[in-house]
Amino acid sequence: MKHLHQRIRDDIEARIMSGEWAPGHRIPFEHELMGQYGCSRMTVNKVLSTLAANGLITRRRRAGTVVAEPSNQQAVLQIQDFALDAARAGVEYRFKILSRSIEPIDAAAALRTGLPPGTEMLCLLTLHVMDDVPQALEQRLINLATVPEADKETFKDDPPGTWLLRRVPWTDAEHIVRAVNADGAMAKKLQIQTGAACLMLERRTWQAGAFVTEARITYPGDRHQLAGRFSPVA
Amino acid sequence: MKHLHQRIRDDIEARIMSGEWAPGHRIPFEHELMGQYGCSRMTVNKVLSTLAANGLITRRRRAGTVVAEPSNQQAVLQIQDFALDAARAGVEYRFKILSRSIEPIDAAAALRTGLPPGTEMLCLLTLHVMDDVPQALEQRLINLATVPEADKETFKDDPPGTWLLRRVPWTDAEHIVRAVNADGAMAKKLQIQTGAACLMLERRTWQAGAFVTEARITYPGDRHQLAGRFSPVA
DNA sequence: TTTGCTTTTATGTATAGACATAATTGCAAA
DNA sequence: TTTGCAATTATGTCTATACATAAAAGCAAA
Repeated sequence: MKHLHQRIRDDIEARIMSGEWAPGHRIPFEHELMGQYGCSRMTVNKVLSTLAANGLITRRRRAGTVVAEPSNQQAVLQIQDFALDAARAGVEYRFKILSRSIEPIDAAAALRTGLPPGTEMLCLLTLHVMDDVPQALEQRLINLATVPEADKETFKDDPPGTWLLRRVPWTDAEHIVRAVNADGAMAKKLQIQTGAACLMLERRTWQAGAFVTEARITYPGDRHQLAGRFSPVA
Repeated sequence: MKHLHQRIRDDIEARIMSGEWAPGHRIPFEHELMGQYGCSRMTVNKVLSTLAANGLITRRRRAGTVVAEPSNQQAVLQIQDFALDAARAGVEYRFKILSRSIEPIDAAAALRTGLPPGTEMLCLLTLHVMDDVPQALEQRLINLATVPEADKETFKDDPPGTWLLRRVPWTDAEHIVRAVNADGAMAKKLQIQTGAACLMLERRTWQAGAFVTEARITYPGDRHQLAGRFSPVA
């Protein structure tokens, strides 16, 4: 015997997901559901509030509750952690910092990050290698104003991404995924043909409005893909 | 003056996001928070339950509540709807069904979808065009067992994706994003160079375990990208 | 017809208490 | 030392009630 909360939730979800209650359909008032399930309004209210938070239904005072219109489609993709993936697959992983410098950002980067031009950033170029095969090239900028301790870090044990994730929390992230043809320099480092299609993932993070880091990770298209499973109902 | 619920939530979120309460940190007991904020346990409980549902904290009976470990990184990307986007941008959009047939699926597709080989599917090849420039090529399979009414649909007004989204709800989706070099046939249809990098989005949806549709949408890499913003705290 | 007020109503937030349940802790017996 | 039971405790679920609030609906005056 499940909990009542879950039963009510399952019932309503099933009706929405099956299409029995189409978008725009009026959901019974809290008082009606209260009667139907023989429970208090608080119980019904918590269920409906949860469904509303998940975007399945729309609630408005006095107007009532209706099934939400299907939202803009979205894809949820897992971003792999090389070290973790390699450990699971039982292959050897290593990374190599190809270059490191502190530079003021140019106009384009300033626009992307929202920082004033000239702000000093730690710039790193990292190559990720698994079983001696290059897997990805990572260009990273770290805002030294937000993460001053990055200046002294050698990134000997962990690559910049992992190091940052463990050390600096973030509140907002922006992702862009592109397909690009590898240029000569890139192709050489990744040991692929010039012009080969590559997946380029751009990720920027902020912490309470303060810019933290930008990563541009280029994956050879024949070796990598981004994938994810997704259910609208968490 | 905000509501107490929101104030408690903001307080806790701020402490987690700022790093003051690191992953693993013990969060005060409900009774303590009750005292701190001078409210009932239900109020505190609802806040903590919400944060737990959002994955920010982990709760276990008797053991207490702690800040959750940062989860696997994920990117949430918006999938554009051409018709909608075109309308907003004020450009002309049209689509063209290049081919249509009903075919039994091959072994590879059977593996991807989980259906028995030989299942009959409606196969559509659609070209999306904005201001006379091809924007994407869409190869779609629709499971006629799940969506029999697709057989009679002419897809005159809406492209298959939009038609399906409005008509058939789904409960699970799988996404794969790849970078590929355009082959000759594809390049000709999209009016790009053979070998040009393209973003290929593969999307499969199910409804309560029953396979609904598979779409493989190829976007020229120089014309499109997938983007998304994301906050861990909804 | 339009504007402005009042009433009604469905949801929003909150309380104080009750019992259920899972998991840890501590104690006692083998 | 180990095993097994009982007590403790923090969270999980639920009730019954109260008042707040936004928005629709109805009504009346301009």
